[in-house]
Amino acid sequence: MPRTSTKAEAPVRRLASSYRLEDQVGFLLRRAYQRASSNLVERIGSYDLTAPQYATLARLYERGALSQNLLGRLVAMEPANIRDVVLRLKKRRLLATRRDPTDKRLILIDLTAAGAALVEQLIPIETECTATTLAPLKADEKRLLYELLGRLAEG
Amino acid sequence: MPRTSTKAEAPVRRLASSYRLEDQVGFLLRRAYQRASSNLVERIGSYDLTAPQYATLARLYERGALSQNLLGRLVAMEPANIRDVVLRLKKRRLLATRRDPTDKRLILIDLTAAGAALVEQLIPIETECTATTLAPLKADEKRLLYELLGRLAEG
DNA sequence: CCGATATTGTTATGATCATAACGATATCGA
DNA sequence: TCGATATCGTTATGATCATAACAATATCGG
Repeated sequence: MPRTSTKAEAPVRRLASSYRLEDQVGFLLRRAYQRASSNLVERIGSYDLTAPQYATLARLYERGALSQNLLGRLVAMEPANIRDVVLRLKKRRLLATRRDPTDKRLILIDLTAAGAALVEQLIPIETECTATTLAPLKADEKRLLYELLGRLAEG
Repeated sequence: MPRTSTKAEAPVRRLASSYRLEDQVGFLLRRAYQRASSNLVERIGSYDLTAPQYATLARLYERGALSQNLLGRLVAMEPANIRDVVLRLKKRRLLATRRDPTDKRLILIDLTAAGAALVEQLIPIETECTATTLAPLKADEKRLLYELLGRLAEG
């Protein structure tokens, strides 16, 4: 009982240069992220959290209160996007917002007690999830991957 | 003239375990993909194409006509998502669709002449873009990264 | 042959994601 | 001081992205 069929597959018709989509880093990175993200959702999905939402909560747990904008930068989200995530988490009372008294532009964001408790519950799960994602790699390969990805992200 | 401020940064307040978001592969992969994707959009954005759209066109160029579903698997997109991409590209006459005569469930998708011409124009740009993204890495590191990412994506 | 099962494509929902334009507030330099 | 510039948060738009439920069609096993 094959889950996927190759029925409609057709032979290559055009002058095939040596180009292959698999050789493009972007494509590989996208698929690897898909895998990692789905691994995480499998484990924390029962908490009704997505990967970006978890990252947001974890960052607040690490750093304490942050302005919405800085929080966004620290989780690699644009201002317009972190806003939506914050609104959803706020609606669930996992974080709270207040105005910065000295800079009226800023919205300070921090975890609620419930939010902090949730993060503490999720951290071991996430750590385990990372281990699962990295399972196909040996220890030294993991370290290497981290270093290479770090350099790519920095630019 | 600093482009980013750290004004609202606050000291860590909670019992900091040794947990760091940066140690989670998913987060690293997401940021690396963001970088790669933005590199691509910088270069092909003037053609009004996104990374997934380009991948779709490139895959059709490599393989010739494919069913919508198989095409989706080959570019790592869910049925509901590949559908939207196909519709947009079809609207722009970069690909065409027809019914499979032997299997009435299938929609066969193939590049138009314009679509194929566009891909041929874009392939060298994409190749160059990959080189840019990988610039921080040495040749042997690139090969290694490909192998590690490949193993992660496979699971 | 024919019913259980599988696959394909669609629809709907909700959550990212990036970009551009905008008003409000801060900051910097002349 | 005061105007140019920068930052912050918001709004709008359009494109992914994943999931679940569904009808139509194919395929498989008894």
